[in-house]
Amino acid sequence: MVENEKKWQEFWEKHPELYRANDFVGTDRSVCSKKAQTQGSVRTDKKYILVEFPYPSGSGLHVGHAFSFTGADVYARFKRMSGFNVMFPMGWDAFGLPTENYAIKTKQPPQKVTKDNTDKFKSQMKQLAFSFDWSREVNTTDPKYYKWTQWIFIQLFKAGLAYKKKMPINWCPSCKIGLANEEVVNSRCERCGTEVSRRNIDQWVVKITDYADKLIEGLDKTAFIEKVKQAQIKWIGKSEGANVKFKIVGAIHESPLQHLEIFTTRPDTMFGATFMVVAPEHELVDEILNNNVGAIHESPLQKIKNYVENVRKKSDLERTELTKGKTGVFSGLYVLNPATGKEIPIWISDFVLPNYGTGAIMGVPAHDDRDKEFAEKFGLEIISVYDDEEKIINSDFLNGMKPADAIKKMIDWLQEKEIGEAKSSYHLRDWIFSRQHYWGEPIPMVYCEKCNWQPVPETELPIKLPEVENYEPTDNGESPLSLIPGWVDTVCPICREPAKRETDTMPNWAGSDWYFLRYIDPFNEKTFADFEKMKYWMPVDVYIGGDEHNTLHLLYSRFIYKFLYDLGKVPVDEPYFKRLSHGVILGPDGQRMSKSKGNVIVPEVVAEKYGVDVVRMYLMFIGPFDGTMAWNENTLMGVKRFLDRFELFIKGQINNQSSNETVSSQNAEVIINKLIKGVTEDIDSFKFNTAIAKSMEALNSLTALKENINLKSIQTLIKLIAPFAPYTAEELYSQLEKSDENYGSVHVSEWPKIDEKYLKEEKVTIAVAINGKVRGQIELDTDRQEEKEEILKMAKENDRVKPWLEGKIINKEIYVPGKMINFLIS
RNA sequence: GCCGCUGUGGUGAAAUUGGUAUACACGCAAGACUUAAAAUCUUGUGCUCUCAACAAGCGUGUGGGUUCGACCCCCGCCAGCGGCACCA
Repeated sequence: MVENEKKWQEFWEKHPELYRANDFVGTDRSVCSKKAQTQGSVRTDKKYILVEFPYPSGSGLHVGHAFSFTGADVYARFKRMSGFNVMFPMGWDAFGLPTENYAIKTKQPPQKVTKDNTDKFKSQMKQLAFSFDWSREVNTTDPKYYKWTQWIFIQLFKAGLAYKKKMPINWCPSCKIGLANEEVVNSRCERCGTEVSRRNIDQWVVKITDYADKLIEGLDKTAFIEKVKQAQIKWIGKSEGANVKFKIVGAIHESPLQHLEIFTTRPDTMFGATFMVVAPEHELVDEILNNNVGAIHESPLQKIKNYVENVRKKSDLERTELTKGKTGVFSGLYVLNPATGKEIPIWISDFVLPNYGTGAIMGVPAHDDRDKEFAEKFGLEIISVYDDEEKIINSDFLNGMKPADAIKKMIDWLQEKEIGEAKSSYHLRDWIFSRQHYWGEPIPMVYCEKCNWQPVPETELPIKLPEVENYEPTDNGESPLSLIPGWVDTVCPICREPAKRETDTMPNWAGSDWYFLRYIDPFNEKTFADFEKMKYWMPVDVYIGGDEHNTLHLLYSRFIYKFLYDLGKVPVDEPYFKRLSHGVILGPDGQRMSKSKGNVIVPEVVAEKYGVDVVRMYLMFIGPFDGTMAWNENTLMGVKRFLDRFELFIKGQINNQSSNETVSSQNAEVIINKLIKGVTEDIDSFKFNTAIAKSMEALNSLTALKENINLKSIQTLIKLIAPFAPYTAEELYSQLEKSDENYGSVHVSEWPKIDEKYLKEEKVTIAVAINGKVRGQIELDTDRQEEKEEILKMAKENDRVKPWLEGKIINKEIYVPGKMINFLIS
């Protein structure tokens, strides 16, 4: 088997046109497949099938890769054989920390580590027979590639969507890197698990929040599976409500703060607002401490100072600890509740988040659990504004109304008085785009004392990473690039005076945001991809990936794509039509595979033992494509037996082909045509496990027939298995007469067509039930299934049914044509 | 707490989407071949009662409902998995 694998690998290597996608636009036709060149008219319907490109780690391809890539490959092979012009590309998301760390540890340049790793991945992928179009391979660390990643950043900057801001970032003390909110899990670094702390660092920030609504609305145009849509909507977290300004009582004229603005989703409860709370980071707190507001009723300045300092010392983890109970301090200030006309106190508490809404809330303790807890702890007034029937009370002009109406009415009232307006808030935060590391795309910006931040002229792109001796992260949190004077020092593109380069690099996501566009036109030097080619290929028809990317990569890349769309640079407004989640393969012990647990299965090793086709087919048979399944070697043996029997059967059939063409029996034709239908439908809907089950069933039936089948049937069986077992199929197919061009490869042969005449059942079996219990069955010719009276009569006389009807009265007779009969008796 | 998903034999899982539940595979049992084992092949395999049955009853987490008919639709509960979580 392994020898065969080698033979066919070399064969496929020699004929890369087999899996090549045709662009059908532009002038460069050299990449067309032989099929396209030799045939006058080929089908130009395209399928862009995309599977998330991997991060090429040092440990090589793991089972998860093998699983998801095999699923995508089966689908791609099937579509290709079905006559589609399939693009199924692969590339490398190769910037990132593990490579950098490994490079530091082994004292090699990350460029070399990346090269070694991608070489290894690529050869493993070839061994596993993935039918990628390697002529479109991309690598995010290739300067020719990241030139365009940098170009996109400059467009963001020019559009005002990228700005520099000193902001508290999540700082991982172990990785020495700033993290995006999305990279912080339970206040810990997603990568290393170290608890993150806060640091104030000048960062590039990208305004993804400007696209929040578009990112929600765009989902309607996609066919993403529901859980992905929900995850994105939830992550963006849009809440509709109102911003309301409360007048600060007795604020001095000079104070910049005359009002306290809050966000609420329930303006209808304003009559029940008995206090206000601001986050310790709120600007009001600074103003109070600087004595800039005035009219403070008491003067608890020291108390406030202590509280705020205390909160700052807390880690995120401590701060969000729900069980700790509410803490807070009175600010000494009051605001006027415009609804009630009453003065209510402003408190400072860390349960209010600084970066959501306005960082301040109105406290409605009667109808919000958190506000209630706070009010009870500090003895604040509690006023109900809803009765048990969800109708408003104690609220003047809102009394008696239902919530939805009251919200509308209140917003109108606020707008009329010019103290509030309808407003949406989002959980989504702007995207911190700076990383203080070496192994990433340099951010193509220059700082000039006179002209401020300026983008590098586009003609100077790419800004290449300098090759250096030392790229370890620095302890002060600055990028290692800052230590390279020759690289940092440059001139301002505007005034030509000395200036300094940005030394931060981009996050991982930057390169993977748009890679699917580069596959379309990987060698273009004038633009990231030719518009006409994109018009042909976009959107991606199916995008297969892991659930872990549903909110990070998927949202970022949709955002960048929508931004490019608004610039008129890409042809359609959503990048991915369909998004599918692949499942997870657990270790034999049912646990997630990890080196520490020692339950890691290496696909390469298993493939050497049983053959690649067995591994591929087993992975597809183990369960539904989106399921969570444990590795089980027993089931794998079952698949191996099947493939052995399949090979034996086909070889036997080939030997039995007489010089006169053998004719398949009716029975055999029925089995084979049913199989074509089943496998076609199942692969089309990613139900690989049942497609294989049907193949097993068909082989069992055919073997039991002990008959010879004709050449076409043999070909059909081989073709149907080809997407799952490419080596076995190619070998068996090669033993047949070579009937077409394309070097006789089964993988570009035509997918079998159904002969409908064999799918028509001649007989149908109709179950006969009495009071819903099946008691017998009758068989009749299919074309007679409409003869209701006749059939009911047959049913009543059926040997097994008759005894049940004796002496009973039939109250009702139900007949479902071709399916079943139900007699209701008493 | 919120969002999403799942619950079917000893096990992984099927079920044409409301029409004969348990396909396919594993495991197990018996048998064939073999000095023997492995491999391979054949047969059986949801549960209960039974010497046995092509006999009857029960059976898709659980309690109800709709329907001639429910793994499938509706309502309530229980358990598990994944994600989010002081988001006003």
